[in-house]
Amino acid sequence: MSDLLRAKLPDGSVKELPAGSTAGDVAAAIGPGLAKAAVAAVVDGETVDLVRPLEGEVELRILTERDPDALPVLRHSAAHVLATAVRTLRPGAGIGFGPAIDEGFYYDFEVEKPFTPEELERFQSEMERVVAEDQPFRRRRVTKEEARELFADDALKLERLEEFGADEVITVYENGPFLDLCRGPHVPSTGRLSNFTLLSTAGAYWRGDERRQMLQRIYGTAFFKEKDLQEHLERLEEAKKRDHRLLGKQLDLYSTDARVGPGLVLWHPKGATVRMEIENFERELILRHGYELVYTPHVVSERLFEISGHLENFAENMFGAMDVEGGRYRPKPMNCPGHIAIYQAHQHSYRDLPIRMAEFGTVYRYERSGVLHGMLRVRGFTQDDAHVFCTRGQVSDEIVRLLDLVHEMLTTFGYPYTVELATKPEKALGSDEDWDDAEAMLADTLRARGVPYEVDEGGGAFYGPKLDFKLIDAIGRKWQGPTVQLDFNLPERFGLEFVGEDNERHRPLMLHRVLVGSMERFVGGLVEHYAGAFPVWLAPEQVRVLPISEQWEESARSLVADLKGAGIRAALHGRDTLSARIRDAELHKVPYMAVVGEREAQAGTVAVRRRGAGRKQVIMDRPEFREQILEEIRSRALDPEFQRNEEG
RNA sequence: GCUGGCGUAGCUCAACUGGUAGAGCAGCUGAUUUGUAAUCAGCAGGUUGGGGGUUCGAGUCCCUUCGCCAGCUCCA
Repeated sequence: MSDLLRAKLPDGSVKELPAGSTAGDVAAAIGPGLAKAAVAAVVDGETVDLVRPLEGEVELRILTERDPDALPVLRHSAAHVLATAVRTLRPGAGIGFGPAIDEGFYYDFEVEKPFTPEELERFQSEMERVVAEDQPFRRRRVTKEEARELFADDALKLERLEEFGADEVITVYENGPFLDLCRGPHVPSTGRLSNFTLLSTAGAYWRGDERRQMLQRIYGTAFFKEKDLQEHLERLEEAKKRDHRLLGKQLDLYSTDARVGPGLVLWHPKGATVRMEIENFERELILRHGYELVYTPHVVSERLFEISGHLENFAENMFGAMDVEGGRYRPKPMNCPGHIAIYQAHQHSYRDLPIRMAEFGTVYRYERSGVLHGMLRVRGFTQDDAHVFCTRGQVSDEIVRLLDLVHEMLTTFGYPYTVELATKPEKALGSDEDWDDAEAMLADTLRARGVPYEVDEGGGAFYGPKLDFKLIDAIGRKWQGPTVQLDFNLPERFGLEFVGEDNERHRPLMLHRVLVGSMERFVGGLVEHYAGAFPVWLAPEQVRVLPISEQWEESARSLVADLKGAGIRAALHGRDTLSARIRDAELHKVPYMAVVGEREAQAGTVAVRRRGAGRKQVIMDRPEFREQILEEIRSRALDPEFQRNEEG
């Protein structure tokens, strides 16, 4: 044991202090400014408090407010302050866990009466009081025995405590009246918190287990800088304004109806137009990429799902069976068995492979009522589903083709994206070797292509590993995008075959892939991405023609006819004042307003006002206007703020 | 499914502790003929999500059921 602390800093220099010195001491030794700005430290890769005594040779980095790694420390401390406040105002409250999360923090409490929104405000005020007291966070190592005594009245903490191994370090943190079993680290004192807010309250199962009791969770968020907190709250506001349920109503795109059934979507004409354009685009795209289109029935004999294994692995998500002449039928939850049946309609030679079969297939899945959410989580949805039947040797090529396809598709909508490789889940079919093999195939192809990716452990489908593409929308949120799943299981279950070069029978592999995934979810996501302002090619109404007065309606009518004749979705809006009609068009987010008055009618021109551009208008010849819009549609141009990023 | 909250006109929302359901927008009709984000007037619109109960009286209180919302759990 050394009596010295040798701290190696990121710049390579070394600070020597007496053993037992803390990261805070190191910061002070470097400079008073840093000592003041320090929040926590990273010692040998582990984030620790400034007050933790250190010794020996360590690599040390001081975290300041500017460091992204410091934010979770602050938020975790905020969770403790919240618990401090709750314990003061609700003395008997049991405490569960209170971690920092991506967007903030939460703390779970066991209470007789759930929290009310008014109570949140009182907690917030009490937290402010705790912060004003500037209580230091004190860390203490304790034995299991000591901990048992300290938390004698905290059943939840005791339960957690018993999971500690004999030689694990157990620590508690104390600030003012509050003591928590906690690994830390924390900011030096509660006074470091200034910009925090409590956001919501909701039930949450203890330990995330729906068989256990439900606790009351309080969510909040915290930042070092007031500006960051304000921006975060503004982002939440912005997200609210973009909510696809709200915009879907305002723009008359889609709805659901309790009489039709929850989670079953009604596509109104305008929403259907958007969907149709997406489908047309995708159809064109995949035909170009070597796919063939198929159709399969919505209701299928249950026998098919016995073979596929869906009944065994997916039954809790399937609609119930219906009896038809003694046979049991099910609405299909997936399209793959149907496509396989098409594959098996005749024999295949290796020369036929790969076979790429695509369908906009509507599937029905039973989702528990509490999970339904607008268009994003529904019970009936249409997948742009495709299955590639190929040999093992062709997989790599097929993945490469898919990467290209996905790229073209996502950049068209103006989505940057990231890639994740999802590996074997707990509940899975097939041998470990097959899984390892398949995961390696996907990873190798990605690496060969130079596509960066992250690994999602255990996130695969039950029949094979998958590549998940995550879209990043206009306000930086991630969405589930295309997925590609490798499947060696269904070919086995169905006994798929092809005749090889050697005249022997071989088993093909299958790739399942979707691009938009669910049409419903994708359109819902697009609405939020574009904030309802669709690019011209997708806009349900592309041009609204506005005569200045009734006198020019005839001229306006001929413009509408001309545009419609060219396949442009144009509509005439007469009556009312021009201002009122402009306002209406803006509110409906029609991309072009075409004004026709005396000057335009006589010159054969049109005054073109672009959505969101205010009074800036351009006078154009009518054919020129028509051709410009046609070109915009043809190229599927995006509004400037969504310009395609060809780097992906 | 679970915890909590919410369901009033097509939409957004009012209606004190139980005492005659109301407004704006949208719609319809008429007037106005308008040059770039709301012209004026009139009319119509409701078994207050459904069912049951308490009460002289229920939008309001209770029970039940359906749906929606925030999360949890689960997922495209």
